[in-house]
Amino acid sequence: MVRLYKLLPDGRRQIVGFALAGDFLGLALLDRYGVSADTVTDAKVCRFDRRVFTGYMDGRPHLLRRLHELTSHELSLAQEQMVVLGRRSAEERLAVFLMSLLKRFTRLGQGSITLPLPMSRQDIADFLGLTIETVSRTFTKLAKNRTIIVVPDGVRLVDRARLEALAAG
Amino acid sequence: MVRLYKLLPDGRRQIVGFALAGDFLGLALLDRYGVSADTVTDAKVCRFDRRVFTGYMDGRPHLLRRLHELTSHELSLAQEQMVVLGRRSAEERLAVFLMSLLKRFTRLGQGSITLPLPMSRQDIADFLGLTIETVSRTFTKLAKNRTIIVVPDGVRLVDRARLEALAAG
DNA sequence: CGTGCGTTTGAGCTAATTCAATAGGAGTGG
DNA sequence: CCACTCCTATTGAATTAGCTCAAACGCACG
Repeated sequence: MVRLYKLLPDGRRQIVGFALAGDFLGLALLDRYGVSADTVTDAKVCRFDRRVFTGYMDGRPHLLRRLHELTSHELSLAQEQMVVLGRRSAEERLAVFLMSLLKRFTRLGQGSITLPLPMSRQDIADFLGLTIETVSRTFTKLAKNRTIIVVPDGVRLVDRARLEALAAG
Repeated sequence: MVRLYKLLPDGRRQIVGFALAGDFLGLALLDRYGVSADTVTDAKVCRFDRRVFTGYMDGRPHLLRRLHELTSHELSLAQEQMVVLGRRSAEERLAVFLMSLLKRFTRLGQGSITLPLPMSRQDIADFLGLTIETVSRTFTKLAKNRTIIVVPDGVRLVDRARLEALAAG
């Protein structure tokens, strides 16, 4: 797993996404793409030289179309995250986060009772626009609810319906 | 000017962007693109049938490349806005908003002493993840600072350096 | 000259933050 | 195997930025 983030000069960090196996990073092909990345877990990364890559795509319009699809999808996710960051409560943010991670893992065939959370609380906080303490308290609250069970490096989604409802807003 | 937004079931709204003259809407070409739009000021809009448009692009890879560029740029803006929504104070949000609008108007050759703000305070609030009252108070604060002067339907950016500094974080 | 709507201002509240202390492992060395 | 350290996470207490509710303002329009 890879975290993608942007930093402000004073050190504030916003994680703009987590990349899982098979995800394409740096979709934009912009001259300067202002997002940093580092690994959360060990990861195999395949790097392309931009010139070579764009050269390769010339004459292969289907590839470019695919790249555009991926970028569009990413844009759509980013806009969804804008709603999360701009308009949702801490509890809702966490619910959205857990459900969307669950869906992504499930798509990768890694669906399981326990949702792995390899990233730190700080990472989650920086993704959701919260502090580490608020993330921790919100986990505790959901656990007291019997909505989730917090386990080492993950959570069990006990009451998925309740999480869905929270995530729906 | 057009506002682009997403709604939650309970009516909370997040404006994901404002489109100005020449901007391309619905870049994604996804089956369902979950963003609504309406006009802030009168606007001429050119609509393309998606089938026709994608058909037209086949065999014109430069067009697709251009579309991808635009989408990438939009993604980049969305990620920047995620930083704004996730990590910045009300004052910083407003500064970023004003400076980026200024730059866009300037690019369109509409640079002027007064920055027009045709959208309502509610629109600004829903774009910046704030309430209308906080937006209003922050305008007042910047005005007392002599950073801006609030005028009908706009602001004069008196101390642009200070705004830049705020926007830089 | 009202009436209506968007904006500003005021006062009090609260969700989330900040600051501080404690707890829980994982890894290390005796 | 235990003691110790380090680091992350949790919990607690106090603070605050921004929100909510409410009132006043100001202007366009009939």
